[in-house]
Amino acid sequence: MKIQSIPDNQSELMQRAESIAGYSLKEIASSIELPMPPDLKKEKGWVGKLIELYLGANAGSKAERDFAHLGIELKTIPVNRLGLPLETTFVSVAPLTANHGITWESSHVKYKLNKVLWIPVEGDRSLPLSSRRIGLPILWQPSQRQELQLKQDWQELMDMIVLGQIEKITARQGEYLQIRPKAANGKALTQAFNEHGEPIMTRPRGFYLKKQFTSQILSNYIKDFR
DNA sequence: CCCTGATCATGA
DNA sequence: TCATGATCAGGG
Repeated sequence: MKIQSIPDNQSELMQRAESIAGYSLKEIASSIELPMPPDLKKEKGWVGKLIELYLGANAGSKAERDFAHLGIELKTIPVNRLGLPLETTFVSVAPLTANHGITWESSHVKYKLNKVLWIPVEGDRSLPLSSRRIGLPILWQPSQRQELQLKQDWQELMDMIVLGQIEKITARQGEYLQIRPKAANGKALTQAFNEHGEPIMTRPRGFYLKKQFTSQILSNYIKDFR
């Protein structure tokens, strides 16, 4: 595949993102010669990789954001015909140990969500992957109200982890931010602590944004364009 | 295993 | 029908 250059600044990134709105995944994949799978069953992160490659995200940087020099995190989000999210959005791995002194302000969740470039992509499973189209990009920063909502959920969930109640956490908790398993399979285990402070092995977890939250983000911006 | 990118698919 | 819990691929 072809390698894209890294955008120098925010407006260059936005111009590049806006330039692919309306195009199909096949058209974009062809332009950079990225092989396209028949569907996403075996390559669930393919759309994210495609957009990442096309926009020139810093490949290989791990704990960093996609556009570290711009302080921007890239997220593709599958949407239905109304432009509303079809899936929750993974944010970051949930830390199950070494949480002494961790606050919302110093959390990975706040860091990652400080500034996000959302790329909506048609995701209805009845649409062939090749014909799904890319939507208008949304550069988002949490409002004070949104950040407070996230902070409250984060605090509630982190309190449970610190108290050794990881096994009691359910995806139903949290209004906008939830914790769910995040692993290669059910056999993957990582260390945590139980309520007696004893080490246990448990499924790795991740923080996800619930659809109700990302739906607000997407629809708020749709209004702005009208 | 940990983390990146996420969506799949089954039970309620 | 739909969200939760499970899972897929790849690099380090």
